[in-house]
Amino acid sequence: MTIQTRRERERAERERLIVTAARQLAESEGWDAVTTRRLAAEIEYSQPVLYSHFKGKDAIMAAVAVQGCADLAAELRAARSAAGTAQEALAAVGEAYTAFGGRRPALYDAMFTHRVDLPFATAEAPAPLRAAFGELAQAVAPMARPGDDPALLTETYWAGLHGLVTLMRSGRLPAEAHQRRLALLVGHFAASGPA
Amino acid sequence: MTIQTRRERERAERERLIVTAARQLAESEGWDAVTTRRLAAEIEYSQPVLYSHFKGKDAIMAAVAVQGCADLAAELRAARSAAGTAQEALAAVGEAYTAFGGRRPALYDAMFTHRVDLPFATAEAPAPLRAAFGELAQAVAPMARPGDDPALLTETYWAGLHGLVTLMRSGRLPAEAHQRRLALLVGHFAASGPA
DNA sequence: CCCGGGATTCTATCAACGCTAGCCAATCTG
DNA sequence: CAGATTGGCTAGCGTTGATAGAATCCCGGG
Repeated sequence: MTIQTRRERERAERERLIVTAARQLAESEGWDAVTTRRLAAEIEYSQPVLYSHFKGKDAIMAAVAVQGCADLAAELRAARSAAGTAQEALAAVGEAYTAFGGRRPALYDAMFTHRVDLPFATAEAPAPLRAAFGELAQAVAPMARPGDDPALLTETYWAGLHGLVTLMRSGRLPAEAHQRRLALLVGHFAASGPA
Repeated sequence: MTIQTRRERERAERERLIVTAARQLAESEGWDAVTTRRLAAEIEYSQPVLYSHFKGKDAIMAAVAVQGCADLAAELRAARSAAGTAQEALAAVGEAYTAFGGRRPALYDAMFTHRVDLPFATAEAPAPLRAAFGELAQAVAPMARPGDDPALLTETYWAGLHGLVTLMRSGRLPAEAHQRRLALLVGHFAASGPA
């Protein structure tokens, strides 16, 4: 069996190589630069090898997206655990999320903009996706008012963050007022207790 | 001058024909079906005529987007003026906005998702864009708390709506809970006065 | 009435894209 | 050492957005 396992190991390693190369290329030059030919050249193989690992270019993007979700989850977790109060945690998570979107636009697009056939809101969603959402949820849950579904509230807050990121990135919202918009969003989602 | 004006009139008419054909094709079969060849066949001209009117495919999409903004502005206005209280107006505008995004996905993408070089947040933005934003602003402004910049608050609310539309449309959020998420968003942006 | 000149439209083509078919060689099996 | 099989590569298909240059039309002057 050792020979077969070696083959499988090499194959898995090459698959990681593909995803990593796609990710780096996308982050440095944008997804338009990630063509199958360019990617093949990058990994020093020919084009068709890509198709022995992935069904197509979209599947490669999906793999990159899953990796990106793991990164995002880690950053959200770091931001949340460094915060003190629940209100600060909500703000910190929002700040970390939008910063991630601004700092790694290509990764963000693969995760949340590009059409991709990953199961998202179901239990079969890849673990990193659920982890990232879970981080958001943990920050949002304390803000739920009686009768609010915490998951739905999280999704709604997420939508607000996502809207800020995408509208700003595509030039629909001026970037310089981002912090104030984020503060408004956080302010409206923070527990409404204090007058 | 009559002959030249006739030429210009015919030319302008053909330009409208291009935009209308692109819009109809996109709405019925999606933007992927809008290729320059297909579009040329639709207007019964050859491919290169398109490039004598627009710089490229993106410019055609931008023209469609401007048309779409006019439609959206009209729908938002209707929803707003049919509402009674300011809270109801905010909810009605949110409902109309997300319904527009769900009902005309191709149009919505051209307006707010696709990368396009239209000036958005500046004074030079095309009138329909400013009109659509103005409708939102009129619904949001009454909710501004002392010290809030109404324009920024509008942008933030817009981001929330945009996030809901895009995340749902791309499968990131389950569609069946849309109304409840929208209600949460509206609830958090409505004037926080009543306990 | 007819023909030259200028604008305009079409035919043909380009480079690049995602993806696939089929050959060829290196490797494992008996 | 011969035969079978796996796996990668060369080559190519069909489309895409965009362009260059030929051809055509149409108006105005002789």
